[in-house]
Amino acid sequence: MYMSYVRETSAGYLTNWAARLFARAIERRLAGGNSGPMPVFFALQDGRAMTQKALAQLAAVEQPTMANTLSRMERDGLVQRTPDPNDRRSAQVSLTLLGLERAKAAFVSAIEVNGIATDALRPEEREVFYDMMRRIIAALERDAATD
Amino acid sequence: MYMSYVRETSAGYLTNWAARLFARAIERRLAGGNSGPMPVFFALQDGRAMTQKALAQLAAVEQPTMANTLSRMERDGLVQRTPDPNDRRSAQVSLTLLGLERAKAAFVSAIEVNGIATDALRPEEREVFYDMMRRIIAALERDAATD
DNA sequence: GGCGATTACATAGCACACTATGGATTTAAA
DNA sequence: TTTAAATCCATAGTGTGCTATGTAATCGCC
Repeated sequence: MYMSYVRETSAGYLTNWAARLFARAIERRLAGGNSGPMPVFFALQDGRAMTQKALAQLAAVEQPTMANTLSRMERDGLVQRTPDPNDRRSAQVSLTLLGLERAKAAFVSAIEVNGIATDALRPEEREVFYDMMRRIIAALERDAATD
Repeated sequence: MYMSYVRETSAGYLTNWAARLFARAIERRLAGGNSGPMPVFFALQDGRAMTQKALAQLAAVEQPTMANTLSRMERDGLVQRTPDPNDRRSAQVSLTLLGLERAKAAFVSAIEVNGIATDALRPEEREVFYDMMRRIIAALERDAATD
């Protein structure tokens, strides 16, 4: 029974392991930069602005996680928060000029690392991999929703 | 160029996302338990004992990460450290009775969550998925080694 | 218009991952 | 044998994720 829990055939174990290697590979290339802002860079790439809540949803993290990430990014001069005149609870978040620069560098690193990973797959396997991941994500989100 | 960085076709983004969902799914089932001790449970399942260094290597985490995990587990009564008489720098780590119990429960949860994930794949796809993950992990580890 | 419910965000506290660094012990080389 | 290098572990500091909770503003219903 517990025999079935072998590292090499545990989807969760392999996924967690790979995720840490992805993060390390990107951070090695970012020289002082971190991988946490990546989803924010992605969401706000070409000058877009959105609320913290929308960013959290896009990044699929909880609201306090995004709040902390944005605080660090603001501290580091990567984003600015513009108060929403229509709703004083809310603010529009956007990248600063420095943030836009860092976003470009982050994309270059991310594309490079993704390339290293997908080079381990045959070309015809790549779409299959993305599709499997999307199905696993959907299954785990359904599980999370049924509480 | 940056067009190629789309969330749905970024191996790193998808992997990170899935890894967080795996961890959340397991922790929801553990009722107060966390997913950090999982690799330790796995390595020490049937009463085995090994050094912190060996555990860190098996779990593929850095030494301070494992040191902290073991400290929390010791605090919670899950592991014990037996000083090595031959080498006073080192200690053999093993699970306590409580640790062995928790390990069993953790395996049940992990197997259930892995099942939810792999149910999203057709039976003949599952080995393909494991194989792809192992190849991606190997590629990223080669990248990390070439510094 | 006023009041309860909802919404947006912040804060506190913890787990788990990393790098950088230090202390104690053991090993190896001069 | 003495000393330098290597090894094992601990600690400090930070980032990223979570849950639980609080505060302020807005919305909606009477």
